[in-house]
Amino acid sequence: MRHLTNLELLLLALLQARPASGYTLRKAFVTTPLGHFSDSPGSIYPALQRLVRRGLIRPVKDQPASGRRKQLFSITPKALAELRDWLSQPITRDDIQHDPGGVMLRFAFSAQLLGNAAAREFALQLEIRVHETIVELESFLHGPGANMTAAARLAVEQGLEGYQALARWATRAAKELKRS
Amino acid sequence: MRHLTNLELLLLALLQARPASGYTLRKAFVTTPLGHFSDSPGSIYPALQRLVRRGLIRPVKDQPASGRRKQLFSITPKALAELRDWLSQPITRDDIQHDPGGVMLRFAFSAQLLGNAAAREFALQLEIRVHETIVELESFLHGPGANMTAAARLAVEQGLEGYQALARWATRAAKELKRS
DNA sequence: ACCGCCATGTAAAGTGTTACATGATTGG
DNA sequence: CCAATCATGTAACACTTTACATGGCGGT
Repeated sequence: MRHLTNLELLLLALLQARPASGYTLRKAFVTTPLGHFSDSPGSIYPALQRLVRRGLIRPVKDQPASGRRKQLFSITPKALAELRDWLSQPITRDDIQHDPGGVMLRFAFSAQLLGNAAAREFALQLEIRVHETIVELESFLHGPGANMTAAARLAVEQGLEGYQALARWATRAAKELKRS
Repeated sequence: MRHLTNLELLLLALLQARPASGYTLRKAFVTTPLGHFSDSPGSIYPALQRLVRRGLIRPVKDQPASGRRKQLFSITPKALAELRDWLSQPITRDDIQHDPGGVMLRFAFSAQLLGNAAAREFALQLEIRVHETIVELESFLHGPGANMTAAARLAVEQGLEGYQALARWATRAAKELKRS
């Protein structure tokens, strides 16, 4: 069983909330700023077909009484297990550096699927890993990256400050999720 | 003429500084945190071949007296023009949201190719566009996104704070580049 | 009657990832 | 001399992007 794309996981997470059609899902991508996925039909419809083939979603019999045809999909128990597994994976520094969008995606849906306590745990773990990443970057700046051009150093510092903002956010998120 | 990938543009920019071999370029990806590109041979060697085919780089006759074989590449005048064009493109909100890595890549190399004044201009323009992006996100949070779940709202706010950090960085970068 | 939006799909092309394959050279 | 690293490549595969294609429904 091949691994699932961020797009496929996002589709599953959205369908877990409520069954929806390809078109509805597409619209959600355009109107919400969550993760930047393509709203083109060429990405979503094939993705939905893949999910059907893998037995993770199922077309719902629509009431064709009248109105436009609209193929709704709902997730299967297998998909629910897959989602829980995805959300339970530990965060790695590699995730943070190579796929920050996927990390935030996981956070956004962990409350929905695993509860606020789990989301809070996620934020706390994220904070730890981000701090590790910051240390790594700082030691690069003081070590091998000490004699870069001014512009290159500034570019690296931008990354560093982005991580620092992320760390601050994670502490705040954990705090806010505690109060509920 | 098809558009160039971030990877291809990065290769050109690195080769502009000094001719190098595929292996050397690969190592640079591993040891520097600039943009996260794959260090796998399967991405770099085909990319170099594409650049050769398009007449943007040229293999350099190596001195095969002894030592390991090492195919160095140098860029052509055509590539230099392509690089300057790339760096001179205006920054769009779309760039910032969909390809922030590409934006920082452009910043990092604009000083090298166009001078510090151009890099400073770039930072100033970036600041403006980021502020626009922030306004856009904030109006989403107060408008259609007002009744999201706590976790979803936090996720969006993370994006917002990332942009705010980027804006602060841009002002600082512009200031630092002024002093030179 | 017609334009535009809703709604779903297909086809082609290109890129990146993973894995595999090969040989030379340096160091212990 | 044996292992690790240097150094370059190829092949299969899957995904995303872009463009094209189709048809029903709603409003004017």
